[in-house]
Amino acid sequence: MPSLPQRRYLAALFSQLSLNSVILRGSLMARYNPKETEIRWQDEWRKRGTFRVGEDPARPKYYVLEMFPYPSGRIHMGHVRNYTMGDVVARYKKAKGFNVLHPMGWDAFGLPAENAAMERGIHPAKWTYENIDTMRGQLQSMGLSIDWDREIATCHPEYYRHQQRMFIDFLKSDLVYRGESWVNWDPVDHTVLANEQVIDGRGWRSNAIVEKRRLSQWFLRITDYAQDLLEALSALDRWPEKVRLMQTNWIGRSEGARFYFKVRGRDDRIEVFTTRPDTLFGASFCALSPNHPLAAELASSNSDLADFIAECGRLGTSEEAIETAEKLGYDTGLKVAHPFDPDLELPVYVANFVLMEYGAGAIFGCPAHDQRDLDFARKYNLPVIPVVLPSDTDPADVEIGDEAYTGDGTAFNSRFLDGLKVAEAKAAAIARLEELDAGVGVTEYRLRDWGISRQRYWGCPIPVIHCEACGVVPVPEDQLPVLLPEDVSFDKPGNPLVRHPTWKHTLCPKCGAAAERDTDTMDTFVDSSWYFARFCSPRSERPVDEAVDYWLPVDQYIGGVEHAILHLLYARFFTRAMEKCGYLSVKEPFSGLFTQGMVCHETYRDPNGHWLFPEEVDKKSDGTATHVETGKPVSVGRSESMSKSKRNVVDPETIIETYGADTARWFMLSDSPPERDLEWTDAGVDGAWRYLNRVYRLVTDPAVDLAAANAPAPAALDDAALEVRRATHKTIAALSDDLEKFGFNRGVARIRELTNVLYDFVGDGTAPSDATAAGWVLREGLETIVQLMNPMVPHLAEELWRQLGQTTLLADTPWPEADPSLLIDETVTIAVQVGGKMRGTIELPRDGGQSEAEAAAKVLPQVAEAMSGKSVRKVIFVPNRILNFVV
RNA sequence: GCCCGCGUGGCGGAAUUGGUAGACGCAAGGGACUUAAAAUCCCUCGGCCGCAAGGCUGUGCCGGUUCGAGUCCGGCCGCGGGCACCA
Repeated sequence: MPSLPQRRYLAALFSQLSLNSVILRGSLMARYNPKETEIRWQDEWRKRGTFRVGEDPARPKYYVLEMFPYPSGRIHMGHVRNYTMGDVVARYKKAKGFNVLHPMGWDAFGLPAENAAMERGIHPAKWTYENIDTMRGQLQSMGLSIDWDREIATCHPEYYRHQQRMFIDFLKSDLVYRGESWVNWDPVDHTVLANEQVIDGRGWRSNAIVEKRRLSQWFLRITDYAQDLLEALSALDRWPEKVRLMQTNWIGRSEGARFYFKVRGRDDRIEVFTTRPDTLFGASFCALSPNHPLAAELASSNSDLADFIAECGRLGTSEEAIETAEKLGYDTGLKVAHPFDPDLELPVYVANFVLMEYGAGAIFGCPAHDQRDLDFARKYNLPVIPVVLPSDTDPADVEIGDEAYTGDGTAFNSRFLDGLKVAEAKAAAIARLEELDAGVGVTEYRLRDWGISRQRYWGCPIPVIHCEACGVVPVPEDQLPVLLPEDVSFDKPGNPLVRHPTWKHTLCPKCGAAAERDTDTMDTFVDSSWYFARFCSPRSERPVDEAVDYWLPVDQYIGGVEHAILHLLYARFFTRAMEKCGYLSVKEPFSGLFTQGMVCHETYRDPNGHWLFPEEVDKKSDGTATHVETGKPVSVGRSESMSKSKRNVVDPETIIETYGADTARWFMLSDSPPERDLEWTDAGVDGAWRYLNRVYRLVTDPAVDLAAANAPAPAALDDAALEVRRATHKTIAALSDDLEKFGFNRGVARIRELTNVLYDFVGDGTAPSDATAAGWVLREGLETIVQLMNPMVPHLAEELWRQLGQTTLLADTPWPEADPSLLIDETVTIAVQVGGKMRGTIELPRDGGQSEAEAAAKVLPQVAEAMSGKSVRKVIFVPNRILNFVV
């Protein structure tokens, strides 16, 4: 039994055969053969170097970039969607006269290669490069307008050697530092994860519950740029609002104060951070993070406290734990003095809800105006003192129950702050803290520095040497690159670089003594933080050269919203770091960003609950489904993002084999708006295929003889022909606008509409009154359709352009221009309302007056009837749009 | 919990940003061509009433602004996404 795609393929084959009989019957009608055509045009573009580009100061540049793929083995539908959209933009901009850079490369370092090595004994390099070869071939079969001469792979020494050089520059510019810190340790992958790579307490890749460990790490000072990264967001007006908001929240700026509590009976003080210094007179306790140094000190002589701290650590960071965790504290017995009045004393707790990583690792609690603090105070019977009075409330009526008051108001119970609004009180409290030398106003950020050390093999080696005498020594430039050793084994967990017999042993560049290389490699997010710059001069001896000044920034970046924070924020930071070191003269890498939706498909399960591939399922027209082999019923589940685990995947290669790349591309762009999820359906693909053939037939076998190619326009056109011309030019104008705005689905609909207009024009079997005019406008319409669809279905368009007798390459042909005089109709249809209700329409010359319109409208029977017996109070007239009699 | 976004036919979605709701397509039904099929072409297709002309109703629900609301405002309901003991 053939699978569904196989059957579809056989059906296609069968119709190819039946085309012979059509020819035998004498018809000229041939059938579009995408397989032969697509390869032919791809060869032609390649031979001519159509998409090879260089800097050309005479022309405006346009840099189109889709997020480069990880070479996992095969392309998936998400890639097809992503690269189709990018290709539409690239081809459109090229036709509009831009010098378009549209490159492709591979995000080629990373864990899956090492997993493959462990599971199947293939070397990561071999695995990766083989995958790249496969996927390059698949992408090329899509007919993308890519300059393949610029291809790069981040795992290639010719790429990562530049990254190492920049790392050393960053080190010299104090953009990198070595820090010892608590890290998220992934016990499955045996590696450290950045905070943002920990999702719900689990590793983003392994899904293992993350442990806390203390390690020496390399950090990039992204926090130095927190304010700049935040402020610059507002200028990124061609980014989705959603992404800018997510980055804003991620950076997490908050203004407040850092100040000190003096500890009774000790010399030291406890530093705390607050955003609400105005509520200081409502303080009823001080709380330390379980990881706070003072907590550790106290625990060393207090086993109960040590147990409590251990308990907090065991809680972990998993979502369930946090969700259900009660706010717990341990009273240390210490007391601190209130900064504004030493006579006021607060107890010091260690509390499970205080984070060491944020602020000062300690807080003061004001239960009346913070929900967490209130929960805590109720549990440990601490005082609740309201100090913010909501407006229009009597102080006597203020009562805090189970809900803290976090709104605006006026300070009270707060001595010198009384009567001030919250914002004023904050400023006054900070002023007093500074006056007393007890604290200072500060701005804190949620953003943490970026730890980039990874205990992995398949990544960019960190080019430093650890010498016992000299400490950390950068690898001298003439010794770069630090190459990955090829003879490594993956039979044990852990980093092969550590246990390699010779690789790490070297000599200190400073003192010449025996020393060891850093065995860590860089986070792969570093690789993807500058690849867009490397594409400008991919073979340069330097990381980047002058070409970046021509090409950067990327004018249109396209990718999945899942990279809204990590990749995009890192790349923005890295661009700034490169700018600081003199590599670039821009600070923002991507001036335009588009985030596309995912590709979804229905899910199928057999009676045992096992997931089934779409080709294993036979769908009936009534919506039910059965298993192809067993005939057993199959339950059809909701459409979800395509994933291997749920088996609801369709292989792009099968689709391209069966229907051709153009059909896949056309379907990708139809129906669903690009930012939304797309539902992949067999019927939809069939629809796309049918449409492309419809256009093919209209061009290759028109019912009216076409005018000669490039023939001048006839002196006069009859009404029908003129209407077709108008439709043609309106489509040009509208489609250009659609493409500028990523309205691909609207664009597809418009092209189809114009096709319908042309079919109606020639398809009714009656000979046109003026065959010359008809042949001319039909050619203009067809050429327009072919040109407009070129960015979307370039092979078919190129083929039909040739069949229309054109000798230029469509890929090199300028975008058609709409004639403005044809965009405006001579007559307009005006809606007529009576009392706001539609009663009919009238046809009037464009820009006609109100009196004519009223006269024409009153004649309409429905209008007359609706108005009978009523007096007109007012008439609303919007020229060319609407006429409304208010009765 | 907080912050965003979205609710339009059986389905995916249009609607020049306040001016004829349902473009374009998918699915479905009917018909033509054919020995038959495939392919293709034509017609119907939000709901209710009506033989028809036509009428009423309709963009998640309730209310408001307006001559006029899918579009603006307020309040609900539902779905999706992001963030989360961030002091």
